[in-house]
Amino acid sequence: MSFTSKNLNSVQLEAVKSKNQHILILAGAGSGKTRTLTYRIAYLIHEKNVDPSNILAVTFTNKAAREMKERVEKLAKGNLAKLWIGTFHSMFARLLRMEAKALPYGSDFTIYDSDDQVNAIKKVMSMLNIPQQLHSPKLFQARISQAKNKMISPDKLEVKKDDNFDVLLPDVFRRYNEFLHENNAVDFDDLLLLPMQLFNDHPSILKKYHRKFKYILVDEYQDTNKAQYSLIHQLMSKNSHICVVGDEDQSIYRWRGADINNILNFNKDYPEAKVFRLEENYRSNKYILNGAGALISNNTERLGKDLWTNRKDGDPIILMDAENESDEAKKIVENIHKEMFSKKRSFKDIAILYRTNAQSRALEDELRKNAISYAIVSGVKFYERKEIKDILAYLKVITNPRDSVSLRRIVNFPLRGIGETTVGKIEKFAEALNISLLEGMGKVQEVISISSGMANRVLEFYEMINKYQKSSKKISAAELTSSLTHETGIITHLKNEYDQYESESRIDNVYELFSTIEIFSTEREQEKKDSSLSAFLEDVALLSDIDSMNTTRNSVTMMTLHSSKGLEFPVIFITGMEMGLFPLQRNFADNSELEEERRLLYVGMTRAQENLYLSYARSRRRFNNINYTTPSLFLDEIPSEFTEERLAGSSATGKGKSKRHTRRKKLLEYFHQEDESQEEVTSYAIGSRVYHETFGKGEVIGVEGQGDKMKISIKFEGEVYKKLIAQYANLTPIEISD
DNA sequence: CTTTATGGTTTTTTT
DNA sequence: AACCATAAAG
Repeated sequence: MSFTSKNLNSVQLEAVKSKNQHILILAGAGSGKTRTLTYRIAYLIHEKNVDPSNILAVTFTNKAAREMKERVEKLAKGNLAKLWIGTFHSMFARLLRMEAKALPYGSDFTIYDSDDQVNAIKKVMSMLNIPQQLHSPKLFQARISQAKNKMISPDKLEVKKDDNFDVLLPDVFRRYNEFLHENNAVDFDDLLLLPMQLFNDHPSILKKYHRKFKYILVDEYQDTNKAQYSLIHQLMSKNSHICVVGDEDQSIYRWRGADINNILNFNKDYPEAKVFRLEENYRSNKYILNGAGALISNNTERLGKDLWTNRKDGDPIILMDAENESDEAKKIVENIHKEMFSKKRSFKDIAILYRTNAQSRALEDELRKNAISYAIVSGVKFYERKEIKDILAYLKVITNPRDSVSLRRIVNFPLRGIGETTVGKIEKFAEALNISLLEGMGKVQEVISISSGMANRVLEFYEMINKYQKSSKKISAAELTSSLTHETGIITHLKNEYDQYESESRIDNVYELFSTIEIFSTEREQEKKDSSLSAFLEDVALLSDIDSMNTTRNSVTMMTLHSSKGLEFPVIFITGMEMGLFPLQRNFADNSELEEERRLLYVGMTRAQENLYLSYARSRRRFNNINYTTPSLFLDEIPSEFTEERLAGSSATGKGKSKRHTRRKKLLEYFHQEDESQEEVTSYAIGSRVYHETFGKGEVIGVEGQGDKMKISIKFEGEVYKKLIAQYANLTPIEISD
């Protein structure tokens, strides 16, 4: 049998077999938490005869869900088609489509990605006459998403009355929601909020799911936000069982609304819950584990735990310095070679992690030069490439004719002579008739101000969309996409628009999309699941970076520290260990944010099994200028007994150098400089008046950022809005009496 | 009205 | 690389 001490340690086994209704598993990095969760699901099905359809298991990524499902299948040997396992977003998107009748949305609603969301905001801003130069649409999008994560409605937003942005926010928020509704579209956050609304409005539906989900299991519970927390809470009935797994030290998504209190207060929600602690680490060697442990002990917002390992010593953590980012890349390549020759490792054993995606560039160049095969976990993501997004926009319009954001994207792509002005006219017309933009295009001949020549072009486009809407019910999704791409001239466009090399690569991407759709539909058909175009679009919208990671190719993996959560590799390189980069500049000031950065490094370090390298560069090019850097304060927090320094200055490799003190000093200097630079800059009060050489007199209506990054929004005379960088703008304050 | 060329700006992390 | 604003040409 699988459920014995052969496969699990005693605590794991106890947790797997626990009869308690509510279970909290506090599990350190590498302690086998996913394994425990997987075995528990299998145990429930195989030993306790729980029907898979009564289980809801929520994971953090689709990849994790896929792997967990495969493992449960092997252990439980049952038919798991009815097991609900997936991410919050994909599970509840599925639920929403099933219950669409009770919703004010059609079942073919579109899920807007962040790009679509920003476009929607832009539209809303123009409707409300808010110039984009005044406030960035992205900022509205971020703030609205934050509010939704915290379940704050537009009316309940806390706004600063003297801040122009804050004053506008509730209106933008409200109109944005209305806009989504008109477009039969939802954003990521709605996928969590709408089910709650649905359950509130239809108690019978909630009852149905209360009966259905007798067992709820949640992985990575420390990274759930308020909406996710409440949703799970709502789904729990008196008789249902909940089992959550998490580690407060690995909470790295607080900026996205994750609330660490969800896990810290689990016992308050379920006082009779049984708590299991998994503290034996099976992944990393002693140096790595203890180094990471020492680092994280600097955090105050934690429960605290002692991870231990039975493993032999192994190699210490290697600290490396470099001249600049390309030197850093070179040293990493050197060490990759060393790892391969002396330890017989292959590319796939190695991962390089960084704080920001932009850092991958220098590394890529060097790896390519050395013919090291590498795979980036979504730098420029496949589904975010222009050629792919354009085709997806066609598909979105075909499945959801009310989606005006996608419609606007494709109406003049490839160019067919239908410009902004014409679309604007049709839009006004459609609004007056209370019909969708696409329907308006069908009646374009009724718009007086549009010439018949123009109207014909619009009609031709409209007819084409119409044709594909009809044929979407007959031909396969892949066929439709291929025929559409050729008929619209997208392929020809790609051939002509770019140089040969780029054309080829873009066209390759398009063909890859065709085959992805093909594979998707055949797989779904085999599983007797929804293989429609809208199912495909949903799948794509909810894909996470890590989901598309290719594990079959033998290559070095490169990704952000965030993406690395839940993974493990024999060899890990963590790059850019510099003040301002890791931790990031903007996360210095606030201690909680600094602690989150520290947790992020902790997550990165604990991905390593055998060898861990931490590197920093003395100078680094960022935003096209060279910055001289100071090593990260986190390096100071890893005791030298766990590290070995390979510094360019010092000869060879010595253990536990006494450079610590100077480094600490440097650090203090750094902070000191920071403080000073912030004090020196004049502050600009909102409402105060200033004078600018070119633009004349104006009123300050917004300030963002600090120090040399401070940007000032100003309303100059004659309704001219500008956003200027304080440092360069050379503004002169004017007395108010003026 | 629409298209095209040009230059500036943008990035922290992501479902 | 993608997206904007702007200006000038068709």
